[in-house]
This record gives sequence, structure tokens and C-alpha cells, in this order.
Amino acid sequence: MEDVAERAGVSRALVSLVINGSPKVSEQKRRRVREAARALGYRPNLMARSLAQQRTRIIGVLVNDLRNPFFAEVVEGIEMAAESGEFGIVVLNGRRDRGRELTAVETLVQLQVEGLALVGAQLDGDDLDEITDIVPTVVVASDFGWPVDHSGADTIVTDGRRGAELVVEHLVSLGHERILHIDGAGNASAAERRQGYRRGMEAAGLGELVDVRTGGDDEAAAFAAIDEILAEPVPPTAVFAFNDLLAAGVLDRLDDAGVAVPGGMSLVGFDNTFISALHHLALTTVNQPRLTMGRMAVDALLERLNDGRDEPVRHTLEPELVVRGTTGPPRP
Amino acid sequence: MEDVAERAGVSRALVSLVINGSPKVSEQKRRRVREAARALGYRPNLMARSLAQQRTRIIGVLVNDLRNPFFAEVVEGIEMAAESGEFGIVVLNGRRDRGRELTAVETLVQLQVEGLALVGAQLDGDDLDEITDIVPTVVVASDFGWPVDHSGADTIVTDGRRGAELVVEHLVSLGHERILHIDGAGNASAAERRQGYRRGMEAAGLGELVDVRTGGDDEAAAFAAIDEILAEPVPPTAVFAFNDLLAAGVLDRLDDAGVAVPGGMSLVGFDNTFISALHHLALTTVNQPRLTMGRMAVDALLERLNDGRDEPVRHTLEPELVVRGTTGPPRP
DNA sequence: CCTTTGGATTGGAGCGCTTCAACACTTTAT
DNA sequence: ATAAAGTGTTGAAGCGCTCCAATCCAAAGG
Repeated sequence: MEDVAERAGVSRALVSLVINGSPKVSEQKRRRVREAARALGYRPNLMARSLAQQRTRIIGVLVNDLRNPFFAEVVEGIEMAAESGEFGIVVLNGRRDRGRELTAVETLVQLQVEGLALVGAQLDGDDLDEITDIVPTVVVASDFGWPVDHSGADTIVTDGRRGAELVVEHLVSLGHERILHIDGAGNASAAERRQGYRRGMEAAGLGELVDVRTGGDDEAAAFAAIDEILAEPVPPTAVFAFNDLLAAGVLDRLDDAGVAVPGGMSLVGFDNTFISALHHLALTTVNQPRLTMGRMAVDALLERLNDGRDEPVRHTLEPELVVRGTTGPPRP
Repeated sequence: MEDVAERAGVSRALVSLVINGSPKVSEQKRRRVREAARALGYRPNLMARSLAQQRTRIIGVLVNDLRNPFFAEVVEGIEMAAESGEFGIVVLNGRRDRGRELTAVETLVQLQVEGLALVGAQLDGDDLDEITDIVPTVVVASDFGWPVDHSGADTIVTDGRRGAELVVEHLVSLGHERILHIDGAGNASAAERRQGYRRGMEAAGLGELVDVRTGGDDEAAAFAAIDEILAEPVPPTAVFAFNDLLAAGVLDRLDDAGVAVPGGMSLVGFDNTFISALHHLALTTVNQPRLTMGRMAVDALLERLNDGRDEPVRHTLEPELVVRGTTGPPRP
């Protein structure tokens, strides 16, 4: 910067003004500075600038698992919204490990991010309490309980309970009774969907038949549960899987076992990721508006940052059942 | 930091030493500082630290498209390797837009990243030349031409030419002759695979039948090409798609048109992403060792950063044909 | 008892930028 | 002519940290 100033024959302060597009710089000097900067290949140091400015214009994003297309798309929504709000984002990947999530949050805080978006995070309520004291936070696509919501964090979720109910209603309307749920284990939205499943079953008078097995959040997690089920005397006629990835695993395993879908077993996923839309899977699933979720998350943060809001807000989006080819009437 | 120092009854310099784990601090003071830091909820400011230290320990990652599971996994490999090399990473998403890639690189440079990994980048040679002058760079999974390789950048690729040849050889051995390639359009590794396809065809004496159509890098890009092909008098008996995503699109479209796979048409993808492994797709494809690629990319950077290497290096990994269910003998 | 040694601690300069009050010019009003 | 009110420009302080040279202190050596 010094060099640029010298070459342009002005002070460092003036260079700073030019770079930040201040209106109160004469056209002549502005040109000279620009030219000198180009000639010297000058690039402002973002670290120094943030330090002096006492702000970074960065939103930190912690994502549960980047390999899951669902999360990847939420992040994309966040990125796009942040961009139009003049913010950059830094994405850290928790890789499904709560410990890693914790250190990632620590890193983001030290990076002085101005807002934090936790996408599908597995942190617990206490972690969250601590974090919200430090930096405006929005929790996306995972649920820390309501109405016992936590401290300062905003929440953007699709109503997983309702989504699960829709699934059960759909299956019941097809005539299913023995509907099994393979859950998301400790995953952040697992509890909600479990609950929706239960309520759906009860509402349909099938409370007795509630059956939840432990799953997880990827294809492999489904294998054990399916093997178990198929070995039982009276297997269910329909399976509701925690998410699309898990459902894909179920589909594979059923295929291995020679069970037709939906002829021998109906199957429903969750998230409506692109894989569920592939014709060869044609997975019946529940849509979550991912890009919208990302955008709303950023909006929530910007309201706090720019407009000074400080009571927590909660947006619950409506899930939507997407019926494709993996659901049909139960086998006789 | 000031406050911590005061509370612990020491100087700021000492606090710095404690935080950076210097061995030359008495156990007693170390404890007092630690305690004061905890009590005050002190967190070091990474920006200030980097500024003072004149280093960031950050590797910048620019990725072509985070939604493509192939890239997401390469990034995961990079992240893991960086972590064990005591580096953090900052991931920016180019979202398939060269302009955005350019500004992303600019941002990373200004962030003072110590190394840059371009994953599937679409930048051209001139862009690259400029970049390598500024920061050690490694190009992953895209090819800027060889032996006319560019300036300082290291390169980590899977041999796309060879991979495409393997595909053609496989199809030829099944008896196919009319093998069509739907390419990756302007995508970074498209040219290489096109070339491999051509050479494979020529080597098999099928030079006359070379037929390349414009595709892209996602499912939708395949539709036009397939519609076109099916309308022709003598459609090919096999299609080699640029990548798995594109192949999935082909599969969908063939399905729409009532063409059986592999009965009516054989199909091969590229990348061996998890979707190709789903039983219902069972896509024959070419594996690229993604995690290894990520690791090697970081290793290349670390060699420059830590060991001072400064001649460019190029690692070409061997592709591997993965035969699944979408390839078979040609229809009569 | 004084010097030497070496480990523990500290003051202060400096990292590259922003920002604010102050200053130098012009222009306009009086 | 002089004061008032802009415009542009600049010097210097400060952002939160690191790191070097300098200092301090206690133990060891002469």
C-alpha cells in the first residue's frame, strides 16, 4: 500500500479511500492510484483490513456433512443469499462428528465471523447456549426443541413432524398398517421425524404397530436394520426411512434380498434430494425447500446484524410429500 | 488479551507465549494465564494473529461445483490431509461459473492463503499463470494440457484419456461398434476424455464411427443429446457419458423413451460416485481415487511450503474400470 | 563476595490496513 | 477585501496480536 501511495504520489490514506470507493476523491487521483495499484499488482490484505475495520463481513457455516446433497444445497442457498447481502461465507465440515463440530465453531469464532449458521449440527443445547452468547446464530435443518427453544439462536426448519405424518398418512391411505420407521439415530432431526411417525400412526389407530429401528444417515446404516426386519416372521409392508440416502441403502438391500419395491415393500425417504428423482429409484419422499432455507437463514442473521433484532425467531417451513414410484398398495 | 494479562498479573507477551504453547513459561504462570483466559472467555483473534505472524496456515480451495459428489469427496480428502498438516482450509464454490471462479481466487489471495487448490476449475491457462506467480497452486482433477504444462502449478489428475480408453475397450470387447460419447462440453476434464474416446475408437479400428455430442456436467445436460440420438435412423448401441451425473440423466431419458439398459443400449459413466453404486442404477463407470487425490494435492502444496520445492510436479493416477450392470452385449 | 550463566519475563516495535481530526485549498457569500 | 463553507488530502493513532532484544532474577561458579 505504501508503494502504491508513493508511486501515485499520494498518501496511504488516499489509497485506502480509493480502494474502498469513497466518493470524495478527485477523479484524477483516483485514476493515478488505480493505475499504480495495477502496475504493482497490489492486493489489499483482508486480514489487516478486517482488523482495522473491526468487522469481517463473513458468515461462518458449519455443516453436518458435505457429502449429503441435502446439506450441500442448503449451503448453496446460504452462499447465494450471503453474496447478495455483501457477505462472504466460510464453510467448515463437521463430517458427522460432534467433536469436530465443536472445534469448527471455535475456529469460526476466532475467525471473528459476524454470524454463524449451523446446518444440521449435532451440537447439544448447552453448546448452543454458549455459542449464542458470542455470535448471532441461526440453526438450520436441525431442531433443539420447541417451545423450549434455546437462548438467542434463530431456527429455520422444515416441519419434520408434519413431514413424517404426511408419510404415514400416505401409506395408510394406500392400505398399509405395518409401517416401520428406520430412524436417523442421533442425527439432529431424527427425534422430530420419529415423533411425527408415532403421532401419525396413533392418529390412524395404528399405535400398537409403531416400530422404530435404529438407522443413521447414509446408505450403509440401513443394512443391519433391513436384514433384521426380513428375518422376522411378519415383516412390515412399508418402510419410512430417515432420509433419501438411507432409503437408497434400504432399496439396495431389499434388492439383494429379492424383495420388490413397491410390490413386496413400499419405501419412503426424506429430503427430496436429486437422487430420489432419478427414474430408476423414483423414490417417494418429502421435499424440504433447501434453497429457501438457506436464504431464510441468512436473512435471519442479517436482521440481527443490520436491523439490530435480538429476540430469537423461528421459521417453520411446510414439508411437501412427493409421491413417486416406491409406494403402492401393500402386498396381500 | 490485555485483560487476561492484567487478571493473571503478567504481561501481554507472556499471555501470547502461553497461548502458543511455548515451553519457556513457568508452570505457575501458565496455569494462572490459562485460568484468567477461561474466566474471561478470551479467544485469540485469528486475524490479528495472522497479521502479526505473517502467515495464515490456511489453504484456499476453489471447487467447481459442490453439489457434484465427486468434487465434494475430493474436497473432503483435501480437508483431512490439511488437518493433519496443521492447516485449515477455506472452501469457495465456483458454481460452474468461470467468472465466479476468478473472483473467488481473488478473494482467497486477499485472504492470504498460503496455498491454493483448484478442484475441477475452469480457469484458463492465462488465469493460471497469473495465479501461480502469487501463491503456490495445485490443480486437481482438471487438466491444463501436457507437456505444455503451466508455470508453477502442480497437477493431480486421474488419467482421463486412459480412463476413456478403458471404457471403449470394455464396450468393444462386448461387441459394440457404434459407441457414442456425450461429452462434458467446456468442463475442465472434457477434452481429455474426448481424446481418450477417440483414440480408443481408432485403436479398435472404429475411427469412422467416432461420434461426440455436446453434453455438460449434470443430469439435465443429457436430455437434448439423447432425444437427438434416438431420433436418428441408426442410433448407437452404447453411450459413454462424461460423468456419473450425466449418465444418470441419460438413464432417465432412455427410460422415458422405453429403451432398456443394457438390453437396448449400454451406458458408461465416469467418477464412480456413490450414485453409480446404487443397485438400481448399477452404473458401469471409471473410478477416480478421490480421497487420494485430495491428499496428494495437499502433499504437493506442503512440499512447496515446508520443503521449498519449486519445480512443478505432476501426478497422474491410474483410473480403474468398474463394471456394473449398465453394460452388456449390443442389441442385435 | 562478585561474576557468570541461563531461564523466565517484559517493553515496544511492527504486521497492513482504516478512520478521524486537522489541514490546505477553492469557491461562494458578505 | 474578508469570512464562511465546501472539497480534497493527509498525519497519526489504533485494531489485537507476535517476536525480538533487553531485563530481571536466582542459582552456580570462581
